[in-house]
Amino acid sequence: MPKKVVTLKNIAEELGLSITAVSKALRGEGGIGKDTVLRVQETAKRMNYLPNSVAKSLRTNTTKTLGLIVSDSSFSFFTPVIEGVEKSAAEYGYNIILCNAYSNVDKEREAVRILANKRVDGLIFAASMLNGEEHRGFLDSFGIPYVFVIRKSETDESDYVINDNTNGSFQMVDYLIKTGSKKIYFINIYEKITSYSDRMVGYRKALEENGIPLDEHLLYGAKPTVEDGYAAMNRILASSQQIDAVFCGCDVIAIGAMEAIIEAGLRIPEDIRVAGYDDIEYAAYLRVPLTTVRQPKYKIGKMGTEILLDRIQGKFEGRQNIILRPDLVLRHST
Amino acid sequence: MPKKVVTLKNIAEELGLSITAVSKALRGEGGIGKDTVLRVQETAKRMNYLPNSVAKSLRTNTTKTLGLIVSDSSFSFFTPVIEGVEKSAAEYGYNIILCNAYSNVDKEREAVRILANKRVDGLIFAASMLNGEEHRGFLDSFGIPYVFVIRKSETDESDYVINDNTNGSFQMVDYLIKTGSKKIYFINIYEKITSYSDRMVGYRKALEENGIPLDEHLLYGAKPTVEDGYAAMNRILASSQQIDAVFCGCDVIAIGAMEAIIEAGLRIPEDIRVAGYDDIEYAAYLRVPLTTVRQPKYKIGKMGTEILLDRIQGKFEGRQNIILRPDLVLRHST
DNA sequence: GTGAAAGCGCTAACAG
DNA sequence: CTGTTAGCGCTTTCAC
Repeated sequence: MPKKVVTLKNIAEELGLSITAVSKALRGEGGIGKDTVLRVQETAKRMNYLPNSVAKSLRTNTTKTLGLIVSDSSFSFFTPVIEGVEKSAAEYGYNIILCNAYSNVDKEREAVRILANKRVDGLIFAASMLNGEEHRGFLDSFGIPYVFVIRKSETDESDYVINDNTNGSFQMVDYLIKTGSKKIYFINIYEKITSYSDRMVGYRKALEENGIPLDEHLLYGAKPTVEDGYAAMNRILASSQQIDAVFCGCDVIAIGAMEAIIEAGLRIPEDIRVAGYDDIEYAAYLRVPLTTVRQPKYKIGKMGTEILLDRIQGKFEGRQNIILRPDLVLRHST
Repeated sequence: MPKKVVTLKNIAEELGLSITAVSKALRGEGGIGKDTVLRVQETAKRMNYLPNSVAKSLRTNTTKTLGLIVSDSSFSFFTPVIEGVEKSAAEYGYNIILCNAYSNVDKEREAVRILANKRVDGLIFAASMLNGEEHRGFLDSFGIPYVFVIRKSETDESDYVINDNTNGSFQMVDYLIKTGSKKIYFINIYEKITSYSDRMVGYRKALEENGIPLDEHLLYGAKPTVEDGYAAMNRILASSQQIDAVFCGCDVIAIGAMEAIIEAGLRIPEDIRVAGYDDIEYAAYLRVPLTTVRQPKYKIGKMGTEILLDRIQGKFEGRQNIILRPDLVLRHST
C-alpha cells in the first residue's frame, strides 16, 4: 500500500528540467513556455504527483489551516457554528483543525499551544473561556490572529462576532409581557459570562420599560443541561402556585423545564408559558414547539471566519466587534 | 503582534551549543548531560520556544493529524461521532482536520485530495459515499490508511466500524409485533446504501419469524429530513384507516411522521405507534418521547479512530470489520 | 556527551 | 524562458 511518493524532483528528472521550472509550471507562475507547462502538467498527472503542502508550509510560513476551538463540542448547539466556519474556510481554501476545550480553561490553553505549534494561520474560539483580560497576553504571545465567536472577549480589544444577548432577551420578555404575562420567572444560565448577564440585563430592561417591578424571587439559575433545567423548574413549582411564564436562559434548560411542568400535570402554554434562547435544532418538534430567540449560529461562524481571514491578510486595522440582532421565533409554548 | 519566532538555532546560539544537542535535549532523547538538558529546557522556556511541527512533519514524514470527512456535518447526528473521533485522537496526540462532503461524491473526493496533500496520517470517513468498490483504487492510491465509520465499505476489504443495522431493525420490529402491532408501516431512508437496505432486511426477518406476511403496500421511502418524513406519513394517512405502527428509518423521519399524525388529530401511541432509528440527541423530549434504536455513535467514532491509529502503527494485518449491536430504547411513542 | 553535515520537498531570489 | 543557489526548522546518521 505505501506508494512511492513522487516529488517535483522526480518530475524534473523525468523531463530533464530543473525543479524550479517544474514548480513554476505547476503553479502557473508564468515565465515558462506554454509547451513546457503542458508537458509538465501532463507528466505530473501521469506520475500521480501530489503536492506536499507540508514542505510548502515550511517554506512559505503559512499552512492554509485554521484552528477552531469549541468550548464543548458535545453540545449540538455548535453544529451550525462549526458548519459555518468549515464552509467559509473551505471557500477560501482553508481547512480547519477542530479541538474540544471540554469547558476547561487549562485544556483550552493546551489546545491553543498545540494549534500554535501546528502553525495554524488563525484561531477561532467558539464560546471560549479564554475571553478574559487575563488571557490576552497568553493569546497574543503566539502572534497568531484570532477571533471570538458566540461569546465575546470581555474587552473590545479582540475581534468577535456574537448575537445581541441583551436585545434578544429584551425582545422575548417584552413579548411575554405584552401578551399578558406579568409574573415571569427567569431560569438563567448560572455562569459568570457576559452572554448570560446580558440576558439578565435584557430581562430587567423589559420589565422596567413595561413598568413591572423586578422581583428577585423569580430569578433562578441552572447549568445548561436538561437535568438542571428540570430541577430548577421543580423548585419553582414547589415555591409558587401562580406562574405566568418561565423564560429559560437556553433551550436546553427549557427542555428540562417543560418536562417538569408536564410531569406536574400542568399544560403548556395554558397553565405556564415557556420560552427559551438559542433555537437549537428540532426546537420546533419538542414536547411543545418552543418559542425562543434565534441566534444566527451559522452566520456567526461564517462571519467570524471571514473576519479572521481578512485579518490574516492584513485587510483592516481597527477591531471588528460585530453584534448581530437575534430574532424572536414564536411557536406554541407561549 | 507578529512576534519574532524562536527556533532551535536561537537557543543553540544563546547557549553556545549545537542545534543537534538542543534538539536532543528538548526531546529527552538521551546522550546529553543532565545539566545541559536542564539549561536547555530552562532557556527554551525563557525564550518562549515553540516547536515548529511543520518542520518536524517534513522531516519525519508524519503530521500527527487525521482527516475526518463527514458526509454532511449539518446533521447533528454526527456530533457524537465527531466527538468520539476528536477525543480519542487527542488522547493519542493527534489532531483532526474536519471536512464536510456535503453528501456529494465529487466534493468528498476533493476533500480526500486536499487532506492527502496536507499529508494527514490517516483518514476517517463518516457515512462516506466513497464506500463502493469503484472508489477503492482512488482511495488506495494515496497510500494513506483509512477507516469507514457509521457506513461500511461495500466489500469487507477496508476497515470499518458500524452498528448492526439488520439486528437493530429486527429488534424494533420484533418488539412492535410482540407488543401487539400487526400492520407495521416502514418509512425507510430512500437511498441505495447498505445501511438502509440492511434495515429493510431486519424488518422482513422480524415479520417472517413472527409469521406475518410481507405487505409491499406498507413500504414507503423518504429522505432523512423532517419534511420528507412528514410528507411520507401524510401519504400513509391518506391511504389507509388502519395503521398499527410506523417504523421510521431514522429519527428525523420519525419527527416528521409524528408531526403529520398529530396534525391529523390522531394520538401517539394510542392511535398509531411510532418508532425511529438512531436515538439522536433530545429524542426523549420530542412531541412524544421517541422509541428508537440507539446507535452507539460516540463509541463508533472512538473505535474507528483507535483502529485507524493501530493500523497507522502497523499493528495488525487482517481487516478490522466491527459491527456493534445497537440497543432498543423504549419510550412513550410506542 | 556533543557536533557537523545532510536532507525532508518546496519556493524565492537572482543569474543567465 | 530556464536554471542555480539558498534556505524554511527540524531530525538523523555518523564522527569526534
